[in-house]
Amino acid sequence: MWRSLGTLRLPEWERQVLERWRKENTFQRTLTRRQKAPLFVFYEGPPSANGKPGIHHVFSRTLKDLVCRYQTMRGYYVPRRAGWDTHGLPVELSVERELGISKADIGTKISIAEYNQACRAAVMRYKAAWDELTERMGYWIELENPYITFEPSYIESVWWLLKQLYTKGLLYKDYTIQPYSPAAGTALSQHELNLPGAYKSVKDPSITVQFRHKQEENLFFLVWTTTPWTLPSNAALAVGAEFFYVEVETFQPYTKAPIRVILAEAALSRYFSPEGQSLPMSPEALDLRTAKLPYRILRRFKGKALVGQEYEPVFKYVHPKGKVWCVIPAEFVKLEEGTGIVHIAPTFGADDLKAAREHGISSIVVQDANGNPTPLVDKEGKFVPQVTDFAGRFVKNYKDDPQYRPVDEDIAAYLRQRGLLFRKEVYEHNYPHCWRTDKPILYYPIEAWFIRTSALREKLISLNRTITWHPSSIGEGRFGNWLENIEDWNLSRSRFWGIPLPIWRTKDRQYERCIGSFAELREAIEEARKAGFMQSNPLDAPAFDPHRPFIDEIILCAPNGEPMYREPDVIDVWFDSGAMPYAQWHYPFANQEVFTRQFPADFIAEGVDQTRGWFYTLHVIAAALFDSVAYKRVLVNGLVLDKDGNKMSKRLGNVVDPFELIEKYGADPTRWYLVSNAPPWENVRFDEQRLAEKVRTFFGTLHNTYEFFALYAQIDGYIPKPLSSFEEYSPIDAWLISETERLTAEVLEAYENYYPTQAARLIEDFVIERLSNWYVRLNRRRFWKGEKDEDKWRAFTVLRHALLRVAQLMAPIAPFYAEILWENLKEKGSVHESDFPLPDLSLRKEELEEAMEKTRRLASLIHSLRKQKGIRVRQPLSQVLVPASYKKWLEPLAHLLLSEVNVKQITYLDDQSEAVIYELRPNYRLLGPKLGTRINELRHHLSSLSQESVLESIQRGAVIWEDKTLFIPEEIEVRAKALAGWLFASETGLTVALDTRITPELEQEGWARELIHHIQNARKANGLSLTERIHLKLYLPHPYQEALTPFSQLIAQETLAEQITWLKEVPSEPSMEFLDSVSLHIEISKAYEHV
RNA sequence: GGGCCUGUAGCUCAGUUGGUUAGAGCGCGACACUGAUAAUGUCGAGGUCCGUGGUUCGACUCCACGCAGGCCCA
Repeated sequence: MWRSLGTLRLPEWERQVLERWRKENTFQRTLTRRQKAPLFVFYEGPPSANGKPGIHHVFSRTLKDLVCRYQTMRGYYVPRRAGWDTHGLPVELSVERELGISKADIGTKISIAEYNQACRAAVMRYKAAWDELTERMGYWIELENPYITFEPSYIESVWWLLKQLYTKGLLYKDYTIQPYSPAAGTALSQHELNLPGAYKSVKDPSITVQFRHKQEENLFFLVWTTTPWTLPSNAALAVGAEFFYVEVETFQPYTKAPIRVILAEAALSRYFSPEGQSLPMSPEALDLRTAKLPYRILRRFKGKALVGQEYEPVFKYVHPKGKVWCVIPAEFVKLEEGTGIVHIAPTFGADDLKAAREHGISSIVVQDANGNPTPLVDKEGKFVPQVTDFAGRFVKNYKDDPQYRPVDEDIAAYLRQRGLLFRKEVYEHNYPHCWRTDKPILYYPIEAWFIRTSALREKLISLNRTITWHPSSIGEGRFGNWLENIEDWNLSRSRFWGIPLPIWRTKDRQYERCIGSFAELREAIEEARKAGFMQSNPLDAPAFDPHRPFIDEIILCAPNGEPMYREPDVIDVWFDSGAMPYAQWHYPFANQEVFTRQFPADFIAEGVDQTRGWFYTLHVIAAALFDSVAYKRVLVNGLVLDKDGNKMSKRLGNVVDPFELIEKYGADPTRWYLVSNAPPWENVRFDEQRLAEKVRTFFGTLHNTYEFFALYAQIDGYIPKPLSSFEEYSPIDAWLISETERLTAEVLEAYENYYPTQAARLIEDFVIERLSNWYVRLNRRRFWKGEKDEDKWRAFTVLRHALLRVAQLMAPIAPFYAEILWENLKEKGSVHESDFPLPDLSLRKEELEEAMEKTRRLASLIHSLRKQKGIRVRQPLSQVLVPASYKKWLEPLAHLLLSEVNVKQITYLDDQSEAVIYELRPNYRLLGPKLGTRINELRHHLSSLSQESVLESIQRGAVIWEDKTLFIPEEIEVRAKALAGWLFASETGLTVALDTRITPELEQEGWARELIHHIQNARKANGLSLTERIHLKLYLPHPYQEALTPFSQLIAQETLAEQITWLKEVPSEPSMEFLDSVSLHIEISKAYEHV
């Protein structure tokens, strides 16, 4: 009935469990069983199947799985639907790499349709590997009917969401400054800027320019820039409001005219050497070669004094209508370089644009041919005609023109001529280059569609406060701060493989239409057909694909009869996944009730890198359109690093293959290791050695315990019984039962707090320390002794109960081995179908738990005493001595202690006994605040008391110290620290002595034990089974044989000997060593079986 | 540059509202046990608790400033 499974072979057993789950449809059954139960809503963050899954996926999926399994066991219905994220740059890049093309080739070498087809094919390339990992690691999620972000129904829902945003005025078009490659004619992503080699060291002219103060005669702001070509676009100057600035009297270095300039005090030494201050204030003293300018500081003031002052621009090609050419404060102004006054060109710098917008500064733009505003540099990288002096000149050498003259140099010369150049240098710095053309990028205004998230700030913040974050610091810190400083969400991507923006516009931008459903689009196309813009209606086709390029071919009709063309962008993929609560159900076009029931989620879990990703996009969409959170609780997990704390990367070759790992060690140890090692939100340093260790220490011990149970349960034909079958349990049984309940309570609490690490550690501690190392070890004899009495069955019952409980408690984290235990311990169904156990307080015996804890420590102390004296455990000793006060708790457990340490009796030393040396120590917690510094005097006083006065104080129940009465045991603690006259050991509050005198009787008994030990070894060596009975022939020399004869009955009983014959003569057979130097002869033969 | 996390034994980590001798496991060394035996126990070595300063009778713990590593964002 009970079977031994042999040594631990988890990978093999797990595959059997998977087979059983598959056959019995276990996952479905756990769902069906809870169908009517309260709902616990979980959202799966869709992974991209474009790459192979890694170990970090095992980590986050373990966390998701264990919470879902736990909640299911707790009685909730937890539907779990898988999903796939399919769009986005990584897919595009992998396709481009494979086809050997670049973005520029799309539309020429390859059509958009072909390109997108390739993306569609590539995106699910590793789906099989993902599905396999999902199943093999035991992640229970419904894979059959996943949501997929490229499906038309999904896209339609996204369109609907976008239209809602549009209608609410939250979707708008504007420009933003982005890295742009004029040579390639395309914007670059952050990712492309991070490609190796993108940043190159280049030498640019860096010039310091004088901006003439508008009101004050002959006063200039000194401004430093490394991009002279942006000077025509200058719209403002920025200063640090709290920095100190100085006004300095000096000479124009080139014209030698007397001038006054303003710059940051901290920048002074960069422009003026100290001697300049003592040079005579005359142009003759000026020496350009030594860079020594005579100067005098006229005044010193804070940057904020400059704010609002106006100046003359150095170029005046454009006369903007709005506010322009004045000083503004900005946070990003630094003193480490330049003059502390920063040139602001809102059309060519992201910071510049932001600062300009904050202070109502207009951008310097002109009208293009269509009458639309455009910056002073066109998309090819050359100045527009309005910049008369430099019209048509490329700002960098984008055309590889051998005759190219750097326009920056000409601008510098032009300024010098006009007496506005203060200094010119060469500046070497790292500047990003286009990875395709190797040309420097420009930061350039690019039109884009935005979601006005900044308008939602307050709502986002207040809703975030209702979300439970694990750890809370991410919700308050990383995520909370991000929301505080929220900027509008740039939704546009100038790419191909993504959800197309459903917005159509006329060429002149007069009319604009956002489409929110396929039906609406169909109708709009019908109108366009009437207007003659469309021949047919693509939505009538059976398999309408809303992707590019097909969507681009759709032309709609504006109210004025003009054609409308689709805005060519696709949307940020993060919107795709953030739309998942709605789009996975094709809401609102279908499944309205399902959506309503399953929104928002009770729980999500992903990596910390999703803070600004999925966590954010879910939050924004839900807040903007549903005035709700998208999730009530989120468990954040850290990264998986290699064992030295480095990020795993293919380049470093330190990537761990989860499949190999699971094949080698099993899914359970992998999951257990990841969960138990450190709290989820901390980075895990993945070390295979530790994982191997986890198999040995935890799973090995647990399995051995099971094997131990199975071995004897099988021999005795134990029939499972519930705990309640027995009226009473001995202290050791009651203790294990109580500890089992304690464990249950603590593990439950840990899971409830979403702290599975704690749960795993508690279970480990219980299994290793309490169950295996204490209960089983102390009770071994009960399991293998001959009689099948009630005591034995109680032991089986208690042990099985504890193992079953462990199976349930560990099931969320280690679903496979839990199932194996459950099955082999003969429980019905699957452990995952069982209800999570709740602690039964009536079974808790806290005093007993505490007493047992102390007893274990006493045993340890006694072992250490034996060790000190070199007395082996087989040698019985007569007594241990402890203070009488221990009797109360130790008495019921005395026999356990005695047999564990092989001692005959416990002697309780009376409190009055001279033997017990007590120590008095102040209760710091109580007395500390009362006595202050004087507590140290008290401490000295107490330790200097004679043993006599200590005993006196104990009897009195108080210590008199100076004029104070301090009560025992509240204010003064008493500890027995020594037992005079004995070999003793003590440790925080526990003390024990050992009588190490060995009488001849004890010695002989020791010999008997020694002999039994050798016979047992011989039995084993002879391959005898546990129950086989034997005949023994023994020979030992004088005086051992005589001394041991009286123990024959004991020896026979312990070794299952029917008969013992003591030989008179030394047998010829080989002997073995007994007690180091004595030879022993053992002869074993089988007796007739009569069990 | 900003935000968040982490820093305790060779390694992985605990360490309660601050309480005076800072713990565990692994690893290492020694010893023991022996019908759970590829298991188990005991002992030992191993610590500037990242640093500096502060608060306090008392700081691994609280505060400030740094240092180092990681992640995210500029």
